[in-house]
Amino acid sequence: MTEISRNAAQEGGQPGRIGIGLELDATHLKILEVLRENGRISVAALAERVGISRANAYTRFEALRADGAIKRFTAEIDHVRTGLGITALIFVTVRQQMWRQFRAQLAAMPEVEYCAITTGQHDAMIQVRMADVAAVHAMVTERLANIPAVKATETVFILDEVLKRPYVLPSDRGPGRSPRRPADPAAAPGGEVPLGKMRFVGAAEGRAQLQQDV
Amino acid sequence: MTEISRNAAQEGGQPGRIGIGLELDATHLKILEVLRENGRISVAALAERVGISRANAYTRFEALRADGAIKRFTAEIDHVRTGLGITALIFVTVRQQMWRQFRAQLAAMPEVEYCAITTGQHDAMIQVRMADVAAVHAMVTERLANIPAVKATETVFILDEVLKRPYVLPSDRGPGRSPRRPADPAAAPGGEVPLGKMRFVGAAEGRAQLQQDV
DNA sequence: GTTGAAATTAGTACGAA
DNA sequence: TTCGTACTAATTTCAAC
Repeated sequence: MTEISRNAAQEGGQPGRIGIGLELDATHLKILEVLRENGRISVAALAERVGISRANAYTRFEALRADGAIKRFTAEIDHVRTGLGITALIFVTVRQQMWRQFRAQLAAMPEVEYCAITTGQHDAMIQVRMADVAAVHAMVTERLANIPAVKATETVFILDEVLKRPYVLPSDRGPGRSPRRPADPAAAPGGEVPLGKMRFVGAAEGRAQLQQDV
Repeated sequence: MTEISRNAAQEGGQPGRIGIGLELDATHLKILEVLRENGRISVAALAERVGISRANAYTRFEALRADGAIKRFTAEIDHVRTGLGITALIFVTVRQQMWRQFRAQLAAMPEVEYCAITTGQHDAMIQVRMADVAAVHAMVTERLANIPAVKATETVFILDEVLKRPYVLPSDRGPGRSPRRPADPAAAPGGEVPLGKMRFVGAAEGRAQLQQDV
């Protein structure tokens, strides 16, 4: 199993869940489009905006939820108002064989909003929201650096969040484009993935650990 | 105005909006905590979970919305289900004096889920969701590279999203800690921001442009 | 998959503490 | 401010088509 295919499989939810539960049609995508802008809309109003009956809307809404296509509903807040107006990205190099510990420590850090394992120069990217710059510094030097699994960190501040969409959909690129296909079929002639043309940054030492540890 | 203070001011919403509209108390934060997990909860159920009356819950709920502390409600979806299971980060170096154009072009890219201006080696970070690796390649080489404002890019793939919280709150770190204060007051003795101790990556050439262009 | 009517629940307005 | 209650409007459910 390659790293990327593994990612695709486990992002779905429970381990072992491989099959595609629900085949999403254009109506499902339209529902997701509306829900993206207004997650609290009533199902009745949703039905009207999508152009289907209420009963149909209830059925599909429930199906999307039950299938896991919709994970949950949430709010979007203004972090300045809540006093956490400073956002930082922390790129982390993780020590070999310590991925499990690294993940466990992350769960105990409520100030972390997002963490992703990445290819490239670093192993993971963490996004944190803090009250001020000093708090970011304290977090990196006192909490992150004390984790044995963390070998090195590199901190970058976010000056402005230009764009923040709740999620993107295949239908965003225009109607009629089928999912699970590249935007431009000519980009990968013969079905070959043009990884060689992609510009990767140099891999960190011990990259192969991913296949055994993650 | 420094870069960071500028960020804090404009993240709030409309330009010129500086003052703190609503002073959030513990009850407001508790409401945001519940809404983070279940954005579709009824105000009646919200009132019960927070421990206040329905009328009070309606008042506070509406205040949070009107004030802008709650920007909007949305859903969280499974990108694999929608056929966009590949996530990539693209670090962009932007040409001087072309920030405005760069921002304009971004708005016309629906596949971009997130874009932030950052300090450090690069100028911006873009997160995209795609059907496959080839589509990411096509997007970077055919669409991003064609923007004159884009001087260089560096692409990194996300292998796994370990953590994804809708948002973090000051109350997450435990009750009794007041907002707008560093986690550890001893971290910045005398109120001095310890920027000198923070490990920054080398700044890209033309960094000063930010103050005039952004 | 759709429509319509019943039951339930949500949202509003008001006076009192 | 916050609470409790009564009133109005809307939503969800369930039935038949």
